[in-house]
Amino acid sequence: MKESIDLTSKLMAQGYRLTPQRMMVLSAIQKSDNHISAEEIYAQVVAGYPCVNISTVYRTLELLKRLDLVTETDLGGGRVRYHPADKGHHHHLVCQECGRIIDLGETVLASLGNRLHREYGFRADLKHLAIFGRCADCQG
Amino acid sequence: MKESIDLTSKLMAQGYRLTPQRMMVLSAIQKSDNHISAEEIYAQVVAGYPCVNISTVYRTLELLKRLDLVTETDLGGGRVRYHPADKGHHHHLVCQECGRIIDLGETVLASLGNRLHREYGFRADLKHLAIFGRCADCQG
DNA sequence: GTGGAGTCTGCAAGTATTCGCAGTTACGAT
DNA sequence: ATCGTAACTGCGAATACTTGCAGACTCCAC
Ligand SMILES: [Mn+2]
Ligand SMILES: [Mn+2]
Ligand SMILES: [Zn+2]
Ligand SMILES: [Zn+2]
Repeated sequence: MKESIDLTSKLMAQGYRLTPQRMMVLSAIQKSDNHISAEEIYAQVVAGYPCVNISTVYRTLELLKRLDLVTETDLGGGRVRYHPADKGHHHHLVCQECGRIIDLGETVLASLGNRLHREYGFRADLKHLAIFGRCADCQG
Repeated sequence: MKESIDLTSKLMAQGYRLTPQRMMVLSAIQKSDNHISAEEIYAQVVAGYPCVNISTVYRTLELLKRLDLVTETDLGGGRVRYHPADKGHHHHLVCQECGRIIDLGETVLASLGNRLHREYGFRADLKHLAIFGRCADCQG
């Protein structure tokens, strides 16, 4: 239950409350190994607590993002996907032609992040990005 | 009218047709100096051709993107914005705290693009990106 | 000219996500 | 305990965009 203590303290520190809905949304994200969508989170939550509303799921996701507990990434499938922040940062190259997704380590964007900070004083959020383009097999 | 010839040839080359709707959408984007939204394009088009539908605007934008005549960028205002590709590539740093937008030259992402091509054979679409984070004044 | 085969469009319905509101709940202070 | 304030939630409506469909328009072959 380490992450539930983490959640509690992060919430309390800023005047937020720990509700069953919030616990269940975070736990659904933790449980899923891959990137999970809001609809999929909602389905899991509803299974154990039937009258939650999907707008509560979206509001909770917004909050968890702000607390840096989950990352949100648009991988191009028409719906955004979520990932627990403590399972490691990484990025993706998404081929717009064939849909292939190449995984990238966190470090690939590190030097860009450093440069943006050095030259512009800007702290870029480079925790979980998708970069679109064409993979090696799909160049025309 | 150089860009209209450009549009015609690019369309014809792939079996597409040149319609008044398509000309007007592209011209609305060319006319606007800043980044323009679909709704704003629609308003301009409707002024000269009242029965066009907004879904035609969206479909045309999809096409113009595929032809590399316009770029699409999510600058965080809840609606995506469009920019003519021939007015020069560039990028933006968007502060999630205060909304400030810092403009970036095309070159800032060039070495990342080269690296992705060298190491992964991936041709990243780095024509007009928004990178989110916190500006120098908003670090806490 | 006529007749397809596509291509394109308006319209209406659908999807993913957000927002306003009014009732409920949690927490701290008395 | 009880009261007040603020946070939180479900619900329904709104928003930005997408999609299916059926009619209209183009282009080309004959
Ligand atoms: Mn990922
Ligand atoms: Mn721009
Ligand atoms: Zn590919
Ligand atoms: Zn700022």
